[in-house]
Amino acid sequence: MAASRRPLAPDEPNRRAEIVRAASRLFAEKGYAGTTIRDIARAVDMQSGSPFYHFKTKHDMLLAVVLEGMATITRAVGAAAARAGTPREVFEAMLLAHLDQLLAEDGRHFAATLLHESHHLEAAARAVLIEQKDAYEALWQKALRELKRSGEIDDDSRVTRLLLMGALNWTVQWYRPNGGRTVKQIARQISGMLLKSR
Amino acid sequence: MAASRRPLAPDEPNRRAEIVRAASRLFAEKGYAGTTIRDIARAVDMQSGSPFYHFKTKHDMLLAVVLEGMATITRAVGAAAARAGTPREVFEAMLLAHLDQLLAEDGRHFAATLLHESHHLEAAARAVLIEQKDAYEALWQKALRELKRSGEIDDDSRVTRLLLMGALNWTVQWYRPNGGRTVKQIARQISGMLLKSR
DNA sequence: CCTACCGATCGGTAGG
DNA sequence: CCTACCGATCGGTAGG
Repeated sequence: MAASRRPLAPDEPNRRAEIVRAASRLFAEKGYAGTTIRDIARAVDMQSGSPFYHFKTKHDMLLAVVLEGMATITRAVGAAAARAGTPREVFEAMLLAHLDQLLAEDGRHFAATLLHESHHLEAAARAVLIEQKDAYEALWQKALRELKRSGEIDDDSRVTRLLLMGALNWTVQWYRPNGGRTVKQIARQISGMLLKSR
Repeated sequence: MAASRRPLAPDEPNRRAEIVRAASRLFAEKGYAGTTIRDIARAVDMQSGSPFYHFKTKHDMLLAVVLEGMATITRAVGAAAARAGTPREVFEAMLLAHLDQLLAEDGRHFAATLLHESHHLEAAARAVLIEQKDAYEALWQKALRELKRSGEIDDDSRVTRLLLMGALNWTVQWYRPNGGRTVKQIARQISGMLLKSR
């Protein structure tokens, strides 16, 4: 099914954002190397050379997707981390925010690209990403520290954080909307598994 | 650095196995689509067309890697699941076996390809793999059932199993040998996180 | 942003 | 398993 051929609007803004969005979906579905510029162009109803009017290289498109994914999830989880409440309430809000970004219709292709295609970035771009990732993970390390202080976990080490990230990020592989469980139920189940008291 | 040019041994067996091994490493490092037949040929010191003497298509190479990865981990974890002991002892042996296959020098490229590149398989091949994966996951579901019966976990549902698999499989992303923790320590930490009593 | 194109590279094959 | 090659496709560009 071809995309609907809408009238060309030469000065239409946000064509760049459309490209990034389409690229996120294609990178998530077929991988970075498995996606061609022509795939992306077709998805936004352009000719094959035209995406290069907006991006110098294919790598730059990947970087744009990955940085937008990182920024979005950091904003959402950061807001949850900053809200008032007990360590447990804050933690559960963070779980929900993280899973929402990973699994909801809007952001899931950005997240999947971030999780699975980042290794295709060149060294310089990867360094930028790692900086952002460290800042993001610091939010979680702090939340774990608070949970330990309030006695709801025994171990707030780096390995605990990584195991938690694994349980969370792996949901991308198996979660299907309309699959029985809501995102909220999964968040609750994780906190139930991890935290001691009730 | 070119691979050492050893004398050609035309009737040497196991060239096929060498190809599978090299492919597993390259698929793990650069992805399926990012790896060329020429990369694989070079890695085993062949000419670019020669891998096709052993495999009909590139997809067949991927399938061989993925099935070998699946068979190996199933054998290792199956052996652990069949050993004598309390549910907890059995579970911990399974954790160790799974992590060993994922992280040890031998199998980790097979495992990484299995986890991250399987979606490049065609439908028929994917169906074969899914069958094997279901059998593998049944081992874990049974172990969780036993743990619930002995009162060491509250919830032995499918979601618990998937969250556990996530924590385990995500280690591929961050574990580095000589990185401070041994595989055994990580296995213990997971069981400590998940199980109630001590 | 399109047209028209380039050099490079890709998976795969015929014939030996 | 090598030699020699094919058609298709790729990322990217010049010029408008």
